[in-house]
Amino acid sequence: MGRTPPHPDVSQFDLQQVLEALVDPVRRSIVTQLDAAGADLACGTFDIAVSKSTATHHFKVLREAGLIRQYYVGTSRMNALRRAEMDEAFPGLLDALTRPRVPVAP
Amino acid sequence: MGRTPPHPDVSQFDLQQVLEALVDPVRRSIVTQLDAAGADLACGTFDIAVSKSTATHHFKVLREAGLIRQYYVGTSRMNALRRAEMDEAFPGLLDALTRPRVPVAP
DNA sequence: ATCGAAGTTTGACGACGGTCGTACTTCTGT
DNA sequence: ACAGAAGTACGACCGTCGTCAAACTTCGAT
Repeated sequence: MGRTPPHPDVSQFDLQQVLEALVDPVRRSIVTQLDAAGADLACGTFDIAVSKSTATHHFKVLREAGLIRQYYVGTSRMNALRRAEMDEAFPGLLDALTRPRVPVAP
Repeated sequence: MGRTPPHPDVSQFDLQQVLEALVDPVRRSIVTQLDAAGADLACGTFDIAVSKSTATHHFKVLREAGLIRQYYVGTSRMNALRRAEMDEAFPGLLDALTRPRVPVAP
């Protein structure tokens, strides 16, 4: 199977594409889990309630938007959050989306 | 016609809803134009390439997400960006989305 | 009182995106 | 060599969303 899938360069990151990737709750959850873990995670280790084929689809969307980098380790596909590159392209965006909601004072 | 449409309170702002509002290019353009103007603008003064009925729909989505506040002045409906409240609920989000894309060094 | 300007409402249409099941591929371990 | 684990690819289905036109409402100006 595809050894290494195509990854966009930082200069090719597109805000519209990134937002379309992040607007889906499942995908945003993947990003959040990656961010919280602070480490690369295999596709199968995520806590998401969708089938494997759907999961594959979501990871592909995230990868093509530049949010994650994927590489194989055995039969497992590892996923790494491209934090630094996203911060370079869209400063503050990931921070704003991964930060837990601050309760508003009454 | 509806005197004053319903506006959500800051405590009711929902990230999912805000993202769904901002993912549409036309709506994000409206927010960007409001931010750049630094003033309230009537619906008709925006530079958007859609019909009036579609525009009405977009303004409604933005209002219900809490991104804008709407009020009538004569027959014109004015739109105000709820900057401070959005910043309180989701710090850095609007900044990240209204800031023009920083060119990446080669 | 009438007309036009500015939006709203409703209904319809079409495209896109999330979902799944099934079949397939690749690698690991035995 | 084989079986199983981990994903991927391919269709198909279906709901949602953006879009528009047409009819209507409200307000201001003439």
